[in-house]
Amino acid sequence: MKNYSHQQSLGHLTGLASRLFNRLLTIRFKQAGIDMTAEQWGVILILRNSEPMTQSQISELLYLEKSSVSRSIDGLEKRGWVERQSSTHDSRSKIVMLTEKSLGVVAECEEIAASVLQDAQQDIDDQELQTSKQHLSKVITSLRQLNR
Amino acid sequence: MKNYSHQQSLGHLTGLASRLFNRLLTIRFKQAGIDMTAEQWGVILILRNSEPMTQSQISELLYLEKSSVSRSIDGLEKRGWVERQSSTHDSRSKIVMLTEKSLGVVAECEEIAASVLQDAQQDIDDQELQTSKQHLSKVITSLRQLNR
DNA sequence: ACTATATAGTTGTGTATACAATTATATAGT
DNA sequence: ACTATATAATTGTATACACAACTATATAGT
Repeated sequence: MKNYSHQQSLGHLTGLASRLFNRLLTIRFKQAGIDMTAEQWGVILILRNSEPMTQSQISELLYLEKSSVSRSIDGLEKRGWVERQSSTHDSRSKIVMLTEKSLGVVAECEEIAASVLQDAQQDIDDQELQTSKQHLSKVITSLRQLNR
Repeated sequence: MKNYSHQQSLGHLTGLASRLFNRLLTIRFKQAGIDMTAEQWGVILILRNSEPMTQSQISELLYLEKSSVSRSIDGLEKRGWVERQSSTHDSRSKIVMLTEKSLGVVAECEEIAASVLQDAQQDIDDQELQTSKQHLSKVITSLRQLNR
């Protein structure tokens, strides 16, 4: 019987790691009484680190389809984490901005997210981790090219 | 304005890489006239490298919920890639096995999957790639512990 | 100004996934 | 043997994502 080489493939490893990261983060948010998913947190964080922006801009930053962003914002709005506002410059665009409610929890969310990363990366040398992340970035760059 | 540190986090990198891997693989299968998704390929491959097995066993190997496997097998069965057979030893279990149809394409699928990996990893030194994969495995091990 | 094209967002549909509840069957404790 | 518990799979419900089709609005070319 062959070894399950697929289990060692980068495609499989990234997929599994990603699922586990998202699951743990979502669970810890829930434990803290914060009804927010890992993916939603990704949106919140770019808004927090920047200014309110349009859904298209979010699409580009997270490399998501505009339809995916649209539904993601639906969920965030439903939970009261963001608001949509029509742009005055371009009435097609909608500006997404954080609410008071989300501004009140971002700091705590950042701590939780940091704890997940730290727990996950605990056994890896810091310098080597940087290298591995650079490799992943290279892979992402290649795949983005290939996907065009 | 802060740098988008989230964009550099391992959680984000693995998620993006995983999506891109799956998308490219699914596209290449389609281009080859093979109606199979990247995720379905994961199931096919473990069956090909082993023997027919129950859904529970597939669950364990891919670290997926049994319900996810159940629906995944639905899709594979609908496309004619696998068959379910009731186990004679335990009538609760269902044995999943490859069909003639899928046996006829696995070799081609393996080539396609290998091409995706090669294209994605082209810019990375082989030795360093192994190290990075080991790091990802360590992260997965930690996350699996934490998710319990 | 008019028309063609491009862009922003939404909606329909399908796959992938998780979690909870349910059904059916097997096993363990007595 | 009987009951309690564990296990295998399915189904309901929800989020995440992609692709295609669509609507509305903006922009470019003439």
